[in-house]
Formats: sequence, structure tokens, C-alpha cells
Amino acid sequence: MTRTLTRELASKIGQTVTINGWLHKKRLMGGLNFITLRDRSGVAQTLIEDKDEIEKLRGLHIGTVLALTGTVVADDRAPGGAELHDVKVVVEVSVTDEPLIEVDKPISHKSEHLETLFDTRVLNIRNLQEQKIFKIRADLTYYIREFLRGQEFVEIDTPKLLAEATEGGSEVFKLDYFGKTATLAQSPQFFKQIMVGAYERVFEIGHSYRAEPSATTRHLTELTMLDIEMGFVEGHDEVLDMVGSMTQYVLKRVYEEHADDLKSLNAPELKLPEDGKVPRFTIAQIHEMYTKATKTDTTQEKDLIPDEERWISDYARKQLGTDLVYAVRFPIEAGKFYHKLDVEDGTVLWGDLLLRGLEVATVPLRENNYEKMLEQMKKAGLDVEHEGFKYYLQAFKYGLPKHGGCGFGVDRLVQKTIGLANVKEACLFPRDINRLTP
RNA sequence: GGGCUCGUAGUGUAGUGGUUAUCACGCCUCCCUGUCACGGAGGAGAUCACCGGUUCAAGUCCGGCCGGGCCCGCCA
Repeated sequence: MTRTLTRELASKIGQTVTINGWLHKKRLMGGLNFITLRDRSGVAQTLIEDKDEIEKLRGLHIGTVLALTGTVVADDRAPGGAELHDVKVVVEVSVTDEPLIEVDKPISHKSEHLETLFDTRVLNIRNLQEQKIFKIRADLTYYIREFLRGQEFVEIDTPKLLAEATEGGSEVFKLDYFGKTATLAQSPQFFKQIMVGAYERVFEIGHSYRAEPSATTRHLTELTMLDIEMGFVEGHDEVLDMVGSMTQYVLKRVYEEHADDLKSLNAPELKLPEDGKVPRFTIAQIHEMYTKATKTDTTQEKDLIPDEERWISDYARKQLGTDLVYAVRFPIEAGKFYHKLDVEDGTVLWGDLLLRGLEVATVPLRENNYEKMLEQMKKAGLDVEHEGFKYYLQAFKYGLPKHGGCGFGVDRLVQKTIGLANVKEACLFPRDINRLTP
């Protein structure tokens, strides 16, 4: 018999159907037994009164793969308003091992239980509540693509195995590459800028690798980044506006499409700026406001300290009614060689996008002049003749327009959208300084 | 890398230096015809992370070690 999905039951009242899926819950009450079956569309309840049929499930645990054939009956007492009666049970894959966790119960996300959460990932991902997180994640990246393609951005796919030299910044993983040293890409920085020379507007959703020994709630060693680069921009504001619009679009979409799931996951209410423009504060302004408000002097810091990120986000949410806020114009000494500098102002044209207290994206304008690039690279102590830089520099030599973009942490976006405490909870199989499995 | 903190049945937990280490869920057996975190009765399941020390006596105190977590630095 053709397979019926559990979500289709309500529309097949009176028919005899077969549903295939996993045993999700047994509620045995003597003569009246409820067996819940899970498939990709959800769960359905079946009622089994025949002792011989229920006996087939003796000793079999949650996860057992079943084919259940029966008559669809409408009943208000059944979840979803319909259930199967007079069920014939066929066991397709037996599970005889005692379950490690209770798949049908809430899975703890407390920080002290994260080790158990990831050690039992293979099973807890069968929990319906847990699955919501990753469906939301899947759709977030879908909405990102939807927005960017609508703006004529071309999706690209660039290598993660690189020659030794990279843009600097965070630590890179090194590995043996047939006797040579290769590194894992910490971002697609060089490639996306090179591709501006072809398509003007490009983006990539891919993995990046950071060898920083950071053990915090916001760091991963393998992370998913959305990298965007846009050519022929007038200035930094245009880049900030584009990334701001995209983020608002994506958040609005996910809050529309997943309203019930977000609510059940205790996601905060979404607050976006009424005029559609993400408010911006300079780093200097934030230092000043924070120092005044908390009596902790941060005016000598080059970046925001984590508590300032939380403070300015809190301020933006309460005073300006927005979950998104930009911190812009970093001090010039924080800049990297590929950043566009405003020497007169002593700042870098670089903004951090904060979502609910956490930096989710860096949004800089790039230096696009070949001679200035060489100058800034030499100043940074980099070998401009190195193989790893040669091809990157060719792009500038042969003409790159003024451009800017962002590196956007997808894991952090998922985390803060849902309101998860740790970025790892937004990952199916997170990689951090001490986890390589599962 | 620095600071703080936590390791007790499969899971989550209680545990003032002093009998047989608490409770809940899960698991096993039995009962149960409308459950939906079903309910009831009974049962099994823990070298209290590991190593050493103090003590008549250590899950508990001390030292070491291993493994987590949180914060900072750095970053998405």
C-alpha cells in the first residue's frame, strides 16, 4: 500500500492507510493501547486493542521502525483529530537497546547539560522540539538566499583549503597537504573580493575555521558564515543599509513563518526599527555612554567589551525599540590591511551589527585601490610577494570598484533569533576546542 | 592563554565527616478500555570521574589528575 504521511490522516477519514515511521511513544493501558508514530511530517496516534498486535512491540523501544496499517477514524480525543484503528503492526527495524534519553520529553539545554546534549545528539534530534531549531535554521538561510538573489547577488562557493598566507586576524588551522603546509580558511575574504571583479555582487554561505582557543558561549572552531560582497557602492552607509535591510527581512520572514515554533521555544518578541533603518552609534559614543551609565571606563578600549555589546543592545531595545543596532567606526589601530580607513577621523569604515546583545556581523568598507593596498599590507608586515597574496592582489591590479560587504555568523543569527544561551545549541554537530564528535 | 566553578544509577537530582547513598524519569514484571509528561503495585540498576592523603570513619575535608561549564582576552 502507498505510504500516507501522519499529517495527511485528518484528510483520509474512513480510508485504510499505511503510515511508516518511528515508534515515538507507547502508552499501554491493558486492553487499550496508544502507539505514537513519528515521521517527517510529525506524529500520529494509533489505537491498538488486539493483544497479538501489541505483543509484536514487546521489548522494542523508541526508534523502532514500523509500518502501521489501519482505518482512519475521526475523534476529538485524538491529537490532530484523527487516529488509526484496527491496526496491523509490521516491524521493519527492531530497536532492542534501552534508550539513552527520553526522546519524547523536553531535552535539557542548561549549560551544565550541554555535554549530554551533544553526546546524545543522534537521538535527541528525533525530539520534535529539538527539530524546530534546525528547521528554523534551514529556513533562515533560505530567506537569506531569497533576499540576496532578489538583489541580484550571485551565490559562490570557494575553497576552504588555502596556501599558508591569509588575511591574518584570528588563528588558522594548519595541516599537511602532500608535504606542503595548507591552512583551513578562516573566511572567504579574498575570494569574495576577487569575485566582485566578475559579478559585482556575490555571497557565500559556507564553513570557516578558527583555531582560537576560545571557550565561550559564542565561539565555534568550525562555523557557518554568510559572506557578502557588493561592488560600486557609494560609501559605507550603503553597505550598512543593505546588510541591515537583509537582516530585517530575514527576521521578519522567520517570525511570520515560524511564529508558533518560536513561541514554543521561548524566543523573544521581535522588535525592529519603525523606519526600517538600523540605528548606528560610533564606538566612541558607546564607550562614552557606557562609561557614564556604568562608571566602568572603557574609553581606552579599541573594540567594544562584551558587556558593552549587551548594554548598547539593551539600550536600543528599550529606548529605540529595536533588536538590531550598529556599532560603527572602529579606531584606526583596530583596522586590517583590507579595510577602508578614514585617516582624518582616525577611524576605520567598519561596523559591527549587534543582535540582542551579540555581534552577529562585521560590515566593513574595503580599500579598493591597488597602490594603497600594497602600502597597507606592507605596513601590516605582510609579504606582498607571497603566493598566498599574489592572486588576490591581481584582482586589485586589474580593477576593483569601491566595494564592501559583511561576514555574518549564521550560527549566532540562529542562536539569537531563537534566544538560545549558547551558539552550540544552534548547531547540529558543533565543533569547539574540545569536541570533534559526533 | 588567565580566572571562577561543577563531576553521585541510562538521564536529571538530594546528600550537616558516622547504618544498607535520596528522589524523579527511563528500564524489567504484573494490573489497567480514551491516554496524550497516562495511572497503580513490585523489581533490577551507582567501584559517588580517577589517583593519593588526613581521620577510628571520606560522596563529604586536603593535594594532584582527567573531563565539563561560565566569564575574560580574541573573534562571526
